[in-house]
Amino acid sequence: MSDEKDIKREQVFQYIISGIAKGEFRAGQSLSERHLSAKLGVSRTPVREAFRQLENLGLVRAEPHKGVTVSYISADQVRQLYLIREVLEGLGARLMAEIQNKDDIEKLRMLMEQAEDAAARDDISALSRINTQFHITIASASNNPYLETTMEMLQTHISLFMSNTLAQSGRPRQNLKEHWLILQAIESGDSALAEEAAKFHIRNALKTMMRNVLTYTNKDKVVEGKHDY
Amino acid sequence: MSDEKDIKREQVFQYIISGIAKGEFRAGQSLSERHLSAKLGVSRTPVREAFRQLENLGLVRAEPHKGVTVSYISADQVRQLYLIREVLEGLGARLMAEIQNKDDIEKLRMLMEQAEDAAARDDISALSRINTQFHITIASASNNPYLETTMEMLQTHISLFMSNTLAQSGRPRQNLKEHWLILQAIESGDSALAEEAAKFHIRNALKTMMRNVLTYTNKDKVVEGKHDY
DNA sequence: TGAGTATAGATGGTATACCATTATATTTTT
DNA sequence: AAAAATATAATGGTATACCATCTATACTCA
Repeated sequence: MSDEKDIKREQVFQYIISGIAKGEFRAGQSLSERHLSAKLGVSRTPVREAFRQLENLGLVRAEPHKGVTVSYISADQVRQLYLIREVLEGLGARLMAEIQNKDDIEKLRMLMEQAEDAAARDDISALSRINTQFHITIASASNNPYLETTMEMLQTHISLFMSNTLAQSGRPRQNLKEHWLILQAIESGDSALAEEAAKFHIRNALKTMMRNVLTYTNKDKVVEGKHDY
Repeated sequence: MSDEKDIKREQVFQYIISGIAKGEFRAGQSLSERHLSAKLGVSRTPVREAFRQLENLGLVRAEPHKGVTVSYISADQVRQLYLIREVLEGLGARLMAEIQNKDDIEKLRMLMEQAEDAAARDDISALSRINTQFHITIASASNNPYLETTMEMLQTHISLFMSNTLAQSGRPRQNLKEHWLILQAIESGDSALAEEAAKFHIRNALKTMMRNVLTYTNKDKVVEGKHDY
């Protein structure tokens, strides 16, 4: 088992990703190779390689001789991401309905039961985790690695910069309901309905997101000063 | 004007990309950092950074302490890429029909006229170029950078490993016809029709591709030996 | 005083050197 | 002769050193 986790480039990559997720690295902030490498106790080489990966994912912007800065995501960009997510989630659900893999369907159903449990306990954090798993399961069950990768990338963009949509009352219930509809359509083998249910779900998620996004869109508050690392 | 073209990492990246496109670097072949850096007269650092970019695009696979090998794409993978392309091209056409930007629509029309010209001259190479432009224009006109980027990536995967579908008689005519249908729908502002026309077009392109793909799918012939660079 | 300029420090880009791991060739052993 | 063990070479991973460019500060001069 050749675990790639002892590759430093990967460690640095994960560190920065989670730093962005936790809000330690804010949009617009620039990251210094030297300071990061010093802080993490590695050389600049793996840091630079991690930067290239982040750059390709669009999470940071790199200017020659100026370094990288954490990308800023606007409300409109979130909207655009969701437009893509809508058709891709639709495709995923459609494919899963066509494939009819019992194990995958079973997993979805299991997740839904866990979600109902969590909802009964008002365990928002668990709900959020299960929600993520639900979508990952569909992507994976589509048997299309490119779809999986692409959706992962979209999700990274969305989730790294936004607090989760589910983290507000009212939405969790509706969210569950929509998930059940998707699952039902998939189980029945109605691929067209599954696709539409998934698209409907994402459209609604976007609406909720947009209702919140203004709260978090504080472009003005972003400190443009260099190197807070 | 800070052109990024004097950054060596980018030069190396382009060199490898075009090498793969030209068939000089074949699927399964492994690439040596040292030999590439020697051949290009640069150090290993920019080569490694280029590798990371290629890795993120999925064009090469990297194994710790084993280096990178050019990814192999199978007929089935092409099919999966086209499934995604279908919904994304549909989304692009739909958005363009909604936006109704005169300049972009005009550009599409201009391209179609050029295409008719090229078709009359049986200029396959020009047709291929115009065809690419047609799709790029739609992606760009969608006003969704993520869509543009994602479709670019898919196209890279497809075009780098396959000879162009248009390069066979019969298809160019049908291709033109389908493009006209898309343009018509966009001009009329019928976004649903535009989406369907685009999806229909990609489905047909896939069919043609699949008819050819077996000819080029020679997994067995791939030399697995190391470092042909 | 303020605009322009020179200069010093910091930063990113690149090259080179060193180490760990892997692959290959050689030797040894049965 | 075949298989195992060992030595050697090649390769990728990382660290360090050097150079080019940028930024900011201080200084000059109108």
